[in-house]
Amino acid sequence: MKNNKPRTSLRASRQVNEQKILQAAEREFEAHGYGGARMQRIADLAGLPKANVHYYFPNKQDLYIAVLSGIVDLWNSAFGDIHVDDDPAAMIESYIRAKLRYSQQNARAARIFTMEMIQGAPHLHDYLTDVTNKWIEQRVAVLNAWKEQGKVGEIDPYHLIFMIWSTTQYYADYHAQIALIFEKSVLDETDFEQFANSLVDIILTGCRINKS
Amino acid sequence: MKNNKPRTSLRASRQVNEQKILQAAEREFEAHGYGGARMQRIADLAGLPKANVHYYFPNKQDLYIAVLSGIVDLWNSAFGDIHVDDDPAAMIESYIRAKLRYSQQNARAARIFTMEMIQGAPHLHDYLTDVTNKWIEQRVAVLNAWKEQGKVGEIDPYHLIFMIWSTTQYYADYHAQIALIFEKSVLDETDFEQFANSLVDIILTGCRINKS
DNA sequence: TCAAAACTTGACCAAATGGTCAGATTTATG
DNA sequence: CATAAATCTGACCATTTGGTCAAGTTTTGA
Repeated sequence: MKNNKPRTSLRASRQVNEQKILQAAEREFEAHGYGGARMQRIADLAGLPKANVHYYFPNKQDLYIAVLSGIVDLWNSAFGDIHVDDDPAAMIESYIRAKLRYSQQNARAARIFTMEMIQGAPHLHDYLTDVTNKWIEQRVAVLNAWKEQGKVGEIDPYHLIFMIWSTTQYYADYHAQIALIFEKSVLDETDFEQFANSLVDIILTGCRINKS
Repeated sequence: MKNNKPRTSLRASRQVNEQKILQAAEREFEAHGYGGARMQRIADLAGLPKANVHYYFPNKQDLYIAVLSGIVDLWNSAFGDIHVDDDPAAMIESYIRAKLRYSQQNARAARIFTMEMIQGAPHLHDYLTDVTNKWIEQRVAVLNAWKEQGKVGEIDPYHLIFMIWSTTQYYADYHAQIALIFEKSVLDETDFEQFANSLVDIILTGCRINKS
């Protein structure tokens, strides 16, 4: 077929192929879920023989976990911390926008993550307890501090966070429905800009934030 | 159980078995998605031989569509209309509460619906265009009328609806994560009461509704 | 009472699926 | 250049899967 490539080092080839496979797998898992994904289709999508896929990822579960890990790592590194002395309005707004941008740019990953959660996170149950809990406790502490300082209204920090997660996630998960409603085949940057504006507006107002 | 059945009519038996199968299928599709669902497991869950399942539902796709139809029908019949002369605050509040209650009581259905949407609604694409669009246009019209009458603030009706859908759906889809965060194995009525209160508070405030 | 219709089910089956493997080829390295 | 290590791949396989079927049993309705 195409391999006129005398210059590829073994290591480079490994990295390229693993990447091809992971991308193909992401598409396949997104479209069919773990159980419905087919190794043969992943191989075809990646443009490699199935046996070659198994050379890099011994079995389906290993491949799926590799995809999930990538998603979770990306997620964990994507959003910065917040601190008590930050400006609430600015921080909440920037978090909403960052999270929504993430939902747009990593929509596939976001969707796979939701499917995994729906099924009770069978493949990352213990991993989540640790990371998510620490993440959320830190934000809740800051939000509570803001509340005590009268910088934000009497809102429940957990539910505020859930609200941000759910709304931003929604634009990735329900993209088919939303595109249908807006009579578009794809949602672009501009659409997401609109969504972000609406979300920021309603949520900031809803939190009764005293702008400093 | 109830069927000490020398007296079961054929029709009654049909209804009972179809129901058993549909319930089992709902669990199976929820836990494994369409592609990962196994007819044998559905049969076992329903307590029937697999061949008997195929007697009522000739193939997997028919069974899946039957489950989905049930979900969509339920969804369509679950929430009443709204009218221009209704009280905005009361209507939005009652819709949020109704939708959240639905997410709790029909959590399995809600999750299957999300999975179907994530995958681009391959099994109900045309069905959705019609029903959802009509549903949403009606609400958007009313919300816009309210806006013009100054009863609600300058919010985008579509995004308000998406916000309600996403947040209420979240408590069904991400139940595993939420239960983990709250260190509970199941979320009960009381939890949902709390969620509802928070949602209603933030959203009504966020919409700057002038209470009449 | 009895034949037709509806229902039940164990035994099967063809196709698909995840995964293996041995041998070939390519790349690295002393 | 030679040998080892890494990569590639067609052919293959055991198992699983959705689905069928023919032979039964039960219910219906006249």
